[in-house]
Amino acid sequence: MIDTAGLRVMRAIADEGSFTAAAHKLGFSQPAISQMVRRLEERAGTVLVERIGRTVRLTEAGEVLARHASPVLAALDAAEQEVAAIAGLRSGRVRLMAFPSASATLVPKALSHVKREYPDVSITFTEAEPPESLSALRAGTCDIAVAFTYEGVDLGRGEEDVDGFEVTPLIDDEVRLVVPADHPLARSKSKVADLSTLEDETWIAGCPRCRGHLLQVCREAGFAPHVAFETEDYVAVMGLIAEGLGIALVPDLILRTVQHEDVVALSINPPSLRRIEAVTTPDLSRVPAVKATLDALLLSAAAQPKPVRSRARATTAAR
Amino acid sequence: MIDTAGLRVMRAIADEGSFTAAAHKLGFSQPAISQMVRRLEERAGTVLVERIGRTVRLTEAGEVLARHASPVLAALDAAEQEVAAIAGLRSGRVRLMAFPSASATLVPKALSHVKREYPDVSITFTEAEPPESLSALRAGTCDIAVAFTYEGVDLGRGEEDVDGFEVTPLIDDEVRLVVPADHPLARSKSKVADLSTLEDETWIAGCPRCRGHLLQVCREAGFAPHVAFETEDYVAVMGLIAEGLGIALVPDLILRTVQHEDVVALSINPPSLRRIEAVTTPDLSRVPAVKATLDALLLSAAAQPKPVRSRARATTAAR
DNA sequence: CAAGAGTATAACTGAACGTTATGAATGACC
DNA sequence: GGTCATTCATAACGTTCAGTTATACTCTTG
Repeated sequence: MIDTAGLRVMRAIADEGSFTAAAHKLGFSQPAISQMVRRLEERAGTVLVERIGRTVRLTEAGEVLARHASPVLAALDAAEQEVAAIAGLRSGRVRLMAFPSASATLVPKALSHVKREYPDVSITFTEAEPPESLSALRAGTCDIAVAFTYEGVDLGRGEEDVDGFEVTPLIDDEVRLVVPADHPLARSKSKVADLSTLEDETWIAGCPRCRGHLLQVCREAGFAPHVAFETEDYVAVMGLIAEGLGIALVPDLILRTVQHEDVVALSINPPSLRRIEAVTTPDLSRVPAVKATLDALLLSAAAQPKPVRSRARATTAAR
Repeated sequence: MIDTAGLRVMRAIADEGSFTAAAHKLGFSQPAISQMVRRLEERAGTVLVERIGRTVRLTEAGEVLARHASPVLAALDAAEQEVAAIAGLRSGRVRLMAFPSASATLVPKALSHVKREYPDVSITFTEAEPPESLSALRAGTCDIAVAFTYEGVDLGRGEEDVDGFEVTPLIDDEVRLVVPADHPLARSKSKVADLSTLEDETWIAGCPRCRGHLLQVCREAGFAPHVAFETEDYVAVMGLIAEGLGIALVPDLILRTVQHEDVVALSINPPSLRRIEAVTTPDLSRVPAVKATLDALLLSAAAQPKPVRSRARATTAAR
C-alpha cells in the first residue's frame, strides 16, 4: 500500500512545508509531488495534507506517515549501506577451505594479500580435504574450496564431482618420485625415473586420494605397486624414505616445504600432474569478496615457481 | 535504490526457500520473482541469491536484506495501521472549539454521540469566541469551530472572514427581546415587540459581537440605543433585567438554559436571527473523524426545537 | 531414462510515474 | 486596491518499469 517513495515525499513535505520545496529537495517537479500526494491519499482513504491557501499543512494521518518515515527510511538505508559495503569490498566474509599442503604457502600468501587490499573483508579459513570442502561448498558452508585433482585420474566418486561449479586452475603441480639418497636412481644422470622400472619397489602411500593416484599410475605402467605404508603425514613419508623403507610419489609443492637431507626427488616418466584449483559456484564467484579472494589466490599461485595455466575455465555454459 | 517490494521478495525467498514458493506466498508468478531478484542484484551491485541446482540460497548480501526486511516492513505496517485506523474511525483526534452558549447542549450532545459511535475517536473541546476559534482554525490548532453570525450584520473585521472555509449551518437562532415581567410590553397580547418603539429604553449589551448586533439592529430601526450595562454573563443579564435596570436582546438558545422568573421574552419586529454554524476547512471536512463530528453536530442541531436549514454550503468553488 | 520440479528468458501488456505546459487562487507589495 | 509573484492543481503525453503467459533449460529423483 505505501512504499518508500511515499514516505520520502511525506517527510519532505513535513520538513520543507510546501510541495514546491519538497519537490526541489527530492529532485522532482512540483506536479510530481502533487500527484504523489493525491495517490497516497487515495490509497490511505483519507486526507493527508491540508491545502490551506497557498500553503500546506499535514493532517493527523499525514503526520503519522511523516513521523514514521525517518525511522523506516533510516533502517532501510542501513540495510543498503551494508549491502553496498559488501559490494564495495568494505565488508564481506569469505569462507575458504583448503587441503593441508595448500595451507603452507599458497593460501597464507593469498590471505595476506586480501587483508592488505581490503582490510574489512574477513576471511575464515578451514583445512579440509577436497571431498569434504566440496561438499561444504555444496552445503553452502563454504565459499571457495582449494582442491586438487590428479590429472587423468578418475576417482569415480560423486563427492568430487565439480559439475556446476566454477573451477579456477591455480597451479599444475608436478608429481615427483622420492627415493633415499643411497638409492640407485638417486645417482641417475637424467634425474628422470621410468615408472615401469619400479615394479619391485616398496611403496609408501599418502592420503587416500594420493593412494588412488599411485595405484592408477602404476596400473598404467603395467604393474600393481606393493604398498607397505600409508600415512597422510608427509614428514613421516620422508622419514620412512630416508630410512630406506620405501619410495613414494610426492607432489612438488609438498617437497618445497617438507624437506629431508637423505632423500632425492626425481621426475617421473610418464609425467603426472596434480592440478591445484580453486572451486566455487558461478554465483559466488561474482560476489566481490569471493572474487577478490580468487584473484589473490591466482596471484599467489603465479608467484610460485611452476607456471600457471589458463584462467577461469567454467564447467557450465555461461549464463 | 531498494524499496519495500524488494524487501518483501527477499524475505519471502528466505522464508520459503525457493522462488516458486515465494511467488505463491506473495501472489505473484514465478518469473516475476526471478526478474525482481535480477533487478535487485543489478542495483545492489552484487549477487543476492545463489542458484544452486534447482534450489536457491541467499548470499551474505541477500541475508542482510532478508534480515532487515522484517523490522522495516513491520514499522511500515504499523504506520499503515495507524493511518487505516484514522481512516476507519478507530482512531483520530478532533479539536473542537465552540462559543460558550453552544457548549450548553448542542456540543455535549454531539460529543456524546461521537463517543458512542466511535469510542476510539478522541475529541478535545475548548471554549472560544468565534474570532478566536476561527483564527485557531486558520493556524491549524483547531479542526472545527462552532461559531455564530448575526444575519445581515457585517462586523467588517477580517478575523471573522470565513472565506475558503466550509460552513455548515446548524441552527437558526431567533433573537428575542427580554424585558422585566412588570414591563408594559410583557402584557402585550401579540408577544411581538416593535423595535422602533424601544428608542427610549435602557439597554444591556452582551459580548462585543452581540453589542455590535444590537447597535446595528437599532440603527436600522432608526435610533441609537442607550446601553447602560455590558456583560458577557447572561445570568447577570437576566438579573439586571429582572431588577428593571434595562432590557436586552438575547438569542433564544440562551433563553433555554438561562432562565429567570421575573422576566418575559418576546419576538421582535423586524425579526433577527443568529445563525449558529460549524466551520472547518474543505480538506478537514473529508477527514473521517472530523466528518463524523460534523454529522453529529448536525444531528444534535436537528434535535433542537428550531428547524435547521440546508446542509454544507461551501463558500468556495468545489475543487 | 523419464518425469517432475524449479529457474531463466522472451515477448507482450498495462499501468504507474515522471515530465512540460497551463490554469486558478492566494498573498504580498507597492 | 491593483498587480505580480508564488503555489498548488490539472491536462496531456511519453517512457519506463513490473507484471503476465509461454517456453526452454537444468537438475533431481524414482
